[in-house]
Amino acid sequence: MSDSPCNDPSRDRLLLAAVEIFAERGFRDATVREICAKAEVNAASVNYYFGGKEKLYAEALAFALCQANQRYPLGDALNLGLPAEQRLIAFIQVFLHKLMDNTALGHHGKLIAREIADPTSALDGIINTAIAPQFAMLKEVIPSLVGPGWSESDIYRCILSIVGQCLMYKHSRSVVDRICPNVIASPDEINSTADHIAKFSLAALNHLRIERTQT
Amino acid sequence: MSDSPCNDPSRDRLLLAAVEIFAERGFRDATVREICAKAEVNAASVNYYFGGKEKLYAEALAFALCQANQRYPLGDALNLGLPAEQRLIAFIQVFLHKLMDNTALGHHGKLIAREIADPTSALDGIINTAIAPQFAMLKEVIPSLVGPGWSESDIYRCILSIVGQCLMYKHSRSVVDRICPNVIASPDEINSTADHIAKFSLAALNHLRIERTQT
DNA sequence: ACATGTTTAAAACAACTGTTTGAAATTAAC
DNA sequence: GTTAATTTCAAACAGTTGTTTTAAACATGT
Repeated sequence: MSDSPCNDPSRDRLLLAAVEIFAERGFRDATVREICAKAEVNAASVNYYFGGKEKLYAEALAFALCQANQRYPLGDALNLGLPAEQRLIAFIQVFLHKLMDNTALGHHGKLIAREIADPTSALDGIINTAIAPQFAMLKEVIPSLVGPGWSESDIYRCILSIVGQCLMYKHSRSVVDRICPNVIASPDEINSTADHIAKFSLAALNHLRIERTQT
Repeated sequence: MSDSPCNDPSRDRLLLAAVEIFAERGFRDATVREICAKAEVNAASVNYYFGGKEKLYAEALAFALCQANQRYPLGDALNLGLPAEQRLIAFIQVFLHKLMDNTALGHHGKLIAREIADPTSALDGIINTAIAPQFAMLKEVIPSLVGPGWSESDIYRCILSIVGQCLMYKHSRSVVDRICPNVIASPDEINSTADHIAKFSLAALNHLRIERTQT
């Protein structure tokens, strides 16, 4: 249902407006009146179509997530036939570009960032659907790059080091925009940033492998 | 004024309660009534002592920041007499431990994370006071590690890669707690995480230097 | 055309929220 | 002890908010 708009123009407009306003303002600050004004429907529509503000939020979140994953599929990162290094590079490219998407779709990232920062009951679903698969993929890939003999916690630390670099540009966007906006100022710069993260990460992982081999 | 409590018990209790409730709930969701209940003062006190909710927020933020920096001074990271590598390690240690502080002081990090995610007029002040000095310090240190010839943007990307790794454990704490809580489950694990981030980052920077030297 | 179901709308409702008000209580100064 | 200043309080205020209510308007089916 929430993965594609049904033939219901009012409901659709409401859902799209909700994604945007919830992303901008968060759940609490977003008002039903503002969302309805943006969607050009009456305030009663929220209860009519979604049963209330909370359910609207849950559906907006699920919808945004689904749209984002369709536009930015993991693709090569999931291809077992490719070397681990290429899979990691592919992941970083997709992930960062998804985070940096500033079209209407970009609201999804803000919505998820808010959910992560202030979890509602929806977070567990998001983790299962969107985040755990990424971690699982990275958990396949990282041992191939860093070599055997690392604890599970160390593998996770490597994963978090990579993911954390990408999320920096989304979660702390306000800081990046004030201190060094050039690093993500254009598509070329975003590509350079993705390249940098890939290089930085591969270098680190490679070094950890060598270091472990020598001990 | 806001860097140390004045001799005014009601005002102090109010400020401390505000730090906590604003950290937990954010500005909008935190109510004056809840803060005053926690502080055991009357709701009119907010206007009496601080002139209103917004000013209370601004002072709570400034106070929390000041307290955090006093407890976690940059110390060795600022010591020009130490090698760059050691300075970077010191920075990562201090920064991560500050972020992972789960005493009452830990509210500061949540407050700042919220401000970064949803900037108010206070953000610029915070950047000047707390974030820009860190970036300036790292901007001194990184070129010594990565070698000459890198663009300013590349230096910033390195800085963001390091800071982003640390912030992962704070900004995405809800995810870490659900997927791999062990990595920061105890003081020892936090130390291991700080060591990991330092190793990961130094390895990457070292590799970038070698790579640039060979081209 | 009529009956039924769905959608839309405006108004009302009940609760919440930061702020103000006026006065009592407390403290400080002489 | 008296006066003045400060602090605290409960109630009121004005605005906001999600939800409900009721009925009109619209769409569908026969």
